[in-house]
This record gives sequence, structure tokens and C-alpha cells, in this order.
Amino acid sequence: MSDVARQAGVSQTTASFVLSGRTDMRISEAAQARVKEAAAALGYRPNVTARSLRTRVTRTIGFVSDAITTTPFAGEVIRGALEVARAHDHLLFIVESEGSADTETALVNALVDRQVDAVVLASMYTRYITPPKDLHGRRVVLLNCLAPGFDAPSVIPDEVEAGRAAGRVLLAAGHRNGIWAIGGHQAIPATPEGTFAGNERMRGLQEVLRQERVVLDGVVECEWNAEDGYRETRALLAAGRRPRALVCSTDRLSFGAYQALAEAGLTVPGDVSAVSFDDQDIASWLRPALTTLALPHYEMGRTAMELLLGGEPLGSAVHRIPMPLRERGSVAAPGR
Amino acid sequence: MSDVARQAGVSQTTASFVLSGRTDMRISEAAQARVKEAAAALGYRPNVTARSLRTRVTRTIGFVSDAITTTPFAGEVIRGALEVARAHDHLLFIVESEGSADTETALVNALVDRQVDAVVLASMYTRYITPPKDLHGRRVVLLNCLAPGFDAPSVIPDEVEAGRAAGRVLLAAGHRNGIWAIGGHQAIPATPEGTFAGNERMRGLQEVLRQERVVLDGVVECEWNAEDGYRETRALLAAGRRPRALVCSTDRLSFGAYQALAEAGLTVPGDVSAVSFDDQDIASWLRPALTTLALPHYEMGRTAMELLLGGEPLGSAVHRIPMPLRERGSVAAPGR
DNA sequence: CTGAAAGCGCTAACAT
DNA sequence: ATGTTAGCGCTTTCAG
Repeated sequence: MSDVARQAGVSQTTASFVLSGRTDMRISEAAQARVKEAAAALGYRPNVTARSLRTRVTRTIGFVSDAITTTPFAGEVIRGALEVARAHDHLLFIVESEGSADTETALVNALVDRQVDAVVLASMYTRYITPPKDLHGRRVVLLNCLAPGFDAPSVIPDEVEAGRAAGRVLLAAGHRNGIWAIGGHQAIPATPEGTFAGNERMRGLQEVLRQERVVLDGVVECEWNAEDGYRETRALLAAGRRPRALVCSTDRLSFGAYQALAEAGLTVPGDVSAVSFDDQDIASWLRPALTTLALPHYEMGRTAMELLLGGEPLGSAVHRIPMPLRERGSVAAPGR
Repeated sequence: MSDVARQAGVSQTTASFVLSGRTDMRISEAAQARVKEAAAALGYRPNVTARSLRTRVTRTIGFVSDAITTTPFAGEVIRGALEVARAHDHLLFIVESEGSADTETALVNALVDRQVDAVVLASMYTRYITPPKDLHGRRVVLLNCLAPGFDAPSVIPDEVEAGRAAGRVLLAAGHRNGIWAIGGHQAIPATPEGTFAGNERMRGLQEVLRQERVVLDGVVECEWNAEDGYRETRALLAAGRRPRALVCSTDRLSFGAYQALAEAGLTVPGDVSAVSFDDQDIASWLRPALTTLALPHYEMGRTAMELLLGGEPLGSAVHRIPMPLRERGSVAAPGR
């Protein structure tokens, strides 16, 4: 910068003012032009590290996630966050704690030592967490997780409303009997009380059904992968149960259910309707394509960053992002 | 740091030496202990920004990708990169150019202004690129892309060898006739010469088949998505062709092929064998699970970062990472 | 409207 | 074995 100033025949102060685009210290048009010209001629680029040292602002945000790889949606979260960051001229340090608290602490320290302006704490499935102490008193937003005692806003999907929507789709198609929930609350040995998403989805579903005095034929609690959907649907069929509609807690479960149904010579949606949650890629690859409630990962990423960069005080509200209904071909009137 | 020095009763220099763990300037055990104690007591954390300004080293790397969201593998690349970065105590700025050259230039500038030590230029499918000029002369590694004139190493999957492996799997099972390639070189209007991966996969495949004097019944050039696999396999069947084995250029194509085969009452692998490329999640969800050649995204991410942080000169070699064969249930001896 | 000078927190010659 | 001093590149009072 001092080279630029010298070449423009002004002091470094003047160069600084015009190069950082400040207007409050009125510089003559002539001087501005000379500085800009000199900067261009010399190929001047600011050293943001030096600027940050002085201003105590790095325009840098730490994005700490437990695992960016496990779920295929993760990319969407990051894409949303990245887009907003870029619009505000900020950069993201992305780190992954791999679920280890020690790693998380070490990484948060590394971020803080680099003077990040704020931190996003992201979880790949919705759950309660306890943020590392080094984050207390800092600008933080919780993405897809909740920490009741901790002073930071949370951004999560509106699962209860999604559960209601799933119920409404089935009711609207005329289903009142033979409705089974596959996956349910995910009340399995590893999570005996169910998971956050499982509990909320079921709550919304049951609420809507109850209003119409419809009761589920059953809720199958199991893990949420393709193989579980196959196994449990097959078991259902083998036990002589003949569902008219399936509410699968994930698209992966629906995928497995499709396989079991096809094996049994049953068609979707002619014999059995299916509605699920997530909107993974396979939801639209299946034939018929799946009607599902989409996890709004992109929007969540955006919202978290907008909270951080929007200039409003952060607060500690829970922001529930709507899960859009993707109506496709897997729901029809009940089969004969 | 000066607080720590004062409390320890030493100069700032001494404090600096012990806190940055330098051993070349021998400090007495006593002084070291006092400094460490004072640092712990005061909760001292170094300001890496300030250190970087002085040392001209930020321990920070820019990871520029064209789209981290499009492909589900992207997360694996990043996970690999992140792990190595962490092992070397470096942080990653991750940015996405969304395929726009202007955006890419702007982001590269933002990274350079923040004094990143190196840059990874990543593409989500293997292809030739022209790196932005602002990167000339800097430490760069190309991830999943090639830039012949540019002085930087490339890390790409070994597609030719994968093509050979696909051929060998089929030959070993006894296939010599009725082999069709679905997806082929991806010689479609958008990419009339085929894609890099398509061309290399086909080259390897043909090479191995030719050695055994086996010729493909045909190569169907189309896009590489699930719907294309369904449509083209269906068309094949409708045209009275009865393939004994399918080499699908992606798992998605195989997925679609499975659907068309099932519709026609054909079973895998009893009637038709299938082998493909990528090893996406669905490859193992399908029934039977798909035999496929895995894109080594995790390894690629690691390799790129190890090149950067390993201390060796970068060079400009092309590093071809093996694509492991995942043998599952979709290949058997030719059907009756 | 512009310039001189101090200092952000740290490291590294150079003394001692 | 430790301290003095000078910056790294930039912003920001404060004087003119």
C-alpha cells in the first residue's frame, strides 16, 4: 500500500481511505483517481490478515459440523451457508469434529485463535447438544441442533408440521384404515426414547389423524435405512397384514418398502400408498416417484448465515424452517 | 502475550519462544515452566492472525470447488481433505464457484487476499480446466481435473483401470456374448466427444474384451441418470435385444436398468448381470446389491492435501487413484 | 482535504 | 540464556 501511495503521490493514509472505500473522510476526486490508477498499475491487493489485526474483524466464520459426509443433504446446508457468506463477502472455515468432543474443542480453539467473527455449530441430524465452553459469550448459531441453556438461536426443520402434512396427504386421498408407520419414532436400543425428528414427525401425524378419528394400524420402530424398510415391510406382509398406506420416516425406508412390496406382487400406489420424509435423490428416482416432505437443508444453511450476518441481534429463538411437500406419484385412493 | 511474559517475569521474546514451542533458542526449564504456568493461569490463546502477519504463513488452505452439492461424493472428498488438513494443523477455507468463472476469480482473490498458503482446485466430475491467472505461480493442486499447460499436480481416479476391471469381472463370470454398455462415453449433444470418465472407462473395458476376442453387442450413448438407464434398457428390451450383461457407466444407470429389467420380468443376476461405476449409496441398497467400481473420493481428497502438506516439491504429475472393485451380487454366469 | 505517527499481537535479528 | 528493538501491512486518531 505504501508503494501505491508513493506512486500516487499521496500519504498512506489517503491511499488507505480510498482503497478501503471509505467516504466519511472526503478525499479529492483527483487524489482518488490517482490512487486507484496506481493500485491498478501495481496490481495492488490488500492484505486482509493485516487489516484484520488492526480492525479486529476477520470477515471469517467457522462452520463446525459433526459429520459433513454421513448424509447426502449436508452439501445443501453448506451450499446455502456458502451463498449467504459470499453475498456478505465473508469466508467460511469448514471443520468436522467426527462426533468427538475433544476434536470439537480442539477445532473450536483453532477457529477462535484465528479470530473468526462467529461460529455455526451444525449437526447432521436434529438433536440436543452441549456446545464447547470456549464458545460461551461468542456469536454462535446452532444449525439443526438445540442447546436449551445456551444463549444462541437454533435453526431446525419444522418436523411437527411435516408430520401433519403427511397425515393430511393420506386423509385427502381417502385413507382411513390400514395405515402403518414404518420407522416411527426411531425408538431403537441406541435411542430408546426415539429421535427428535422421529418424535416430532409422529406427533404431527397422530395429531392430524386423531382429529379425523383415524387410528394407525401400527407403528414399526426400527432404524431408518433401506434394509430396515425392506425387512419390516416384508415381515408385515408375511404376518398377513395388508397395509393400504405406509408412512415411512425416511425415503430410504420407502425405498426398502418398495422392494418388499414389489416382491409380494403389490403395486404403489394401486395397492399401497406411500408417503415419507427427507426428499433424497432416490425419492424422485423411484417408480412411481415418492411423495415426501423435504428436509429444507439449503434454506437452513441460508437462514443460519443470515442470522449471523443480517445485523440483527442474535437472540436465542428456535427458527423452524418449513418442510415443503413434494407431491409425486406414490399416493392414491385406497386400493380395493 | 506481554501479560503472560510480565506475570512469568520474563521478556516477551522468551514467552514467544516457549509458547510457540521453539527449541532452537534454549530457554531454561525454570523459565519455560513459569511461562506455561502463567499462560494457563491467564487463559492465554495465541492470535494466529498476528502471528501470520509476521511469519507470512497462515496455515490455511483454500479449497475451491465448482459445486460441492451436485454429487453425493463431494462430501467424501472434503472429508478426506479435512482429515489431512487437521493432522497437519491447517484449516480449510471452502468456497464454491457454482461453475462461474467470474465467481471463481472473485473467490480466488478473496482467498489470496487472506494469504492462504495454497489452493486446491476441485471439480466434481473429471475434466480439463483453465485455472484463473491469479493462481499462476502459487502452490496449487488440481483435484479431479487436469490443466496440461499449468504447473500443478493433478489427482484423478484411475478410470482406465476401472474399465478393465469391469471387463474382467464379466469375463471371469463367463460372459462372452450379449454384453451391452449403457451410458457409454456419454457422447451426448452437450458433450459430443464423450466425457473424460466415459472415454477412459470404455477404453479400459474394450481393451480387456478385445484381448479375449469378445465384442460388445452395443454401446448406448445417453446421459448418466436413473431415468436414462430405465428408458434405454426398456428400449433395448422392446427392440427384442436380450442382453446377458450390462456395463452401466454409473450406478444411477444401473438403478434405472434394474427397474426396466424387473418390469420385463427379468432377474439380476439370473437373467442379466450388471456391473457399474461410482459406488453410490444406492449400489448397496439395491437387491441384489451392485457390483461396482468405486470412485475413490475420500482417497482423492487425502492425496491432494498430502501433496500440499507433505513437504515434497509439488511437481506436475498426474496421480491416478485406484478405483476399488466392490464385488456384490449383481454378476453371475450368463443366464440360459 | 491530507499527512505523521501510533499500534493491532506477534516473531526474529541482534545484542548482551 | 534472555532482553531490546524493529517491523509484518494495515487503520485510525489527531494535527494541520
